[in-house]
Amino acid sequence: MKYRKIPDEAVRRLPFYLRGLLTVWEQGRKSMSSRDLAGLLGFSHWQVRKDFSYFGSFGTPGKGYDTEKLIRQIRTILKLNVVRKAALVGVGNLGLAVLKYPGFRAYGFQIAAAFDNDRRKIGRKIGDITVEDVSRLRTLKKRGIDFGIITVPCEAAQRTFDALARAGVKGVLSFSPCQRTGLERAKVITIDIAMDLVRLPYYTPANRQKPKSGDQ
Amino acid sequence: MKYRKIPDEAVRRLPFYLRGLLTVWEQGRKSMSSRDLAGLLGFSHWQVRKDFSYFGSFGTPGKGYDTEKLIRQIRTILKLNVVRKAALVGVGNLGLAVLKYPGFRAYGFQIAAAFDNDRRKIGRKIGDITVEDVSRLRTLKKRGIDFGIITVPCEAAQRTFDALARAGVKGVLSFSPCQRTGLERAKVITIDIAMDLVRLPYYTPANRQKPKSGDQ
DNA sequence: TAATGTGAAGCCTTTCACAGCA
DNA sequence: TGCTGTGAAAGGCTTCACATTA
Repeated sequence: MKYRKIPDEAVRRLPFYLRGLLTVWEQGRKSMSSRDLAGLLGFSHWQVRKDFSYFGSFGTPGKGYDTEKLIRQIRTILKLNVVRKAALVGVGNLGLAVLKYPGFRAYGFQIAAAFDNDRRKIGRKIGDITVEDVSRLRTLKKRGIDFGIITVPCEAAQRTFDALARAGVKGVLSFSPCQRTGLERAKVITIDIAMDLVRLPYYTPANRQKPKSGDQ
Repeated sequence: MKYRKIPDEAVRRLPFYLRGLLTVWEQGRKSMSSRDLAGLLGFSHWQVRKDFSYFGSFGTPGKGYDTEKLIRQIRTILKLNVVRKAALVGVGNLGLAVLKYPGFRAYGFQIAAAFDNDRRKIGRKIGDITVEDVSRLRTLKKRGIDFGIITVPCEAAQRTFDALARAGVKGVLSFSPCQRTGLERAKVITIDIAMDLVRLPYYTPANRQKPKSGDQ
């Protein structure tokens, strides 16, 4: 493997490979070819191999990939080999949905704390998490929480973002289109439900381009 | 303007332009240059102009764009010039969050119905929508509902997707990574919260590439 | 003069073809 | 033989420079 700039798109696909591998690994499958993995996820087999090749050589020619080993390797690349902790801010419907989402653990991610500024919500228990006052966000660093999830209404987004920035988080997943950063030290990924919904009609028959089903 | 294949990425940005324009329009601003719009959204001004150029020539050299006219034009491109109706399936926390999300209306989108298979939820009113049994999904077409939103748990995703397909929807926004299509006639956009959260650690200082804040 | 619209260059990503290894 | 890993070709998107227009 030679050094080369790693495409952002390849990084974006790694969690999908991880998901596919975890699924077949749970079914007891010991090894897997790039074809199998591609088929499972709807990618092409050369795409799979190319993506891995950016990070190293993980497979055995003629045989394929060792499921468990590849899982470990992708975990290492994504820095998920130690459990990562995230704090969620905004315990509304969306916040609750994320808190109760069962899927993070398998990836080595743990939502370790939840915050709100509503007196009625503070103290409430969701699973084994107790909702805290947002003022306690400053304790994140010392609790080993490096990531934030923003599920607050629009008005509160910027101030939440600033608070997370001050708390020293390294990355933020935001469901709000209403923050305009201000902090360049953390990676911010924004999910904007409205923006995605709203472009569906464009792909309606008359002028649709390629309705490739497995789009992001 | 000459014909050229329209980049999917350009289409993906159109709703953002629309959002920016709606904001300044509400503030009473009559016109706007590509520089202003770019600054507002964190894009580059040539990107803005290039994106519009795929669809036509909407501006006035030396002056800029007429806010209201451009809003109408983007709406037309995105086929949002008539109100589009969507049905939501799965009235859990996530479903409720989407149902109560106030932002769709401004884009010409309306969530017009909600479905669940839980007896206790059927009949419940959320805003002016009454939750219906999933068996009634078949009525979508005749009610003029062309889009579906899937907010059901993983196990139910594929069957929900199939039901929406049978109901003849043209597009689906899915929050579930667990459906494997089967219908090629509808555009499917999938939002996978876990996949996005899980790649945050990768961008942590040691090997981060470019922590451009305004990433998707 | 000030801003648009666009060909062309440059860069990034995907696809392909195949050498090489187990 | 079967599958990996990768250079090279092809394709797609962004950036740039500038001719053009009000």
